[in-house]
Amino acid sequence: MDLLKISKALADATRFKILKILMAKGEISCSELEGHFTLSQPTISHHSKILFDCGLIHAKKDGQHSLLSVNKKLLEKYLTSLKEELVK
Amino acid sequence: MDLLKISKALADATRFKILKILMAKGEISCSELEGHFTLSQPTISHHSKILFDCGLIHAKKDGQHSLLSVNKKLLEKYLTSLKEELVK
DNA sequence: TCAATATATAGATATATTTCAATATATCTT
DNA sequence: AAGATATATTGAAATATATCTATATATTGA
Repeated sequence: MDLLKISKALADATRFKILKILMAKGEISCSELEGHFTLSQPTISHHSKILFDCGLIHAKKDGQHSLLSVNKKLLEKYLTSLKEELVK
Repeated sequence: MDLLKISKALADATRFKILKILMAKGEISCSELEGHFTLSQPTISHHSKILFDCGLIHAKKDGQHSLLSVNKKLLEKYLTSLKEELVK
């Protein structure tokens, strides 16, 4: 787990919102995700990729769709590690 | 507390290291802090300012020195809020 | 096979960030 | 008062990031 990479991924309003939406909705397609933003499709794709690259989201191919969801295990691990690194 | 601003402040290797040093040492001057880096004095001053501006560090004037320390209350609050916003 | 839909990638532009050298300001010491 | 030390600010350069349009790729359905 790359703590810094995950921190950078989270330090952006759009990506933070993506995570929150995914946490609330469970598993949704890219197009459904795009519906929550006024940003363009490539921009949402770009941000999703950054979240995927640091491991924070899963992507499951389902036909022409990609179903995105949060990697809750890693998210928990990140929150725990952040606390351990800084506070303990 | 500005969650995004704090997240951005933490999402940098130098600033993360500054926080860790301050957590370990308690209260130290800027010059002592600089000793832990190969970066220039203005660069460390710049990063310290970003941490100060989001509230994560205190700065107490002591003669010609500025004594820096972590705002542990806010750091704890941040870690709690981050978890609440994302996980709950 | 062809058109439509979903997602990804490329390339360009605008903005933000990191860094340093130079300089300013404040305080201490002699 | 003058020199030394500590910190902050300015201005510039290099790099990174966010965003868009245009286009590519993949999949579905008629």
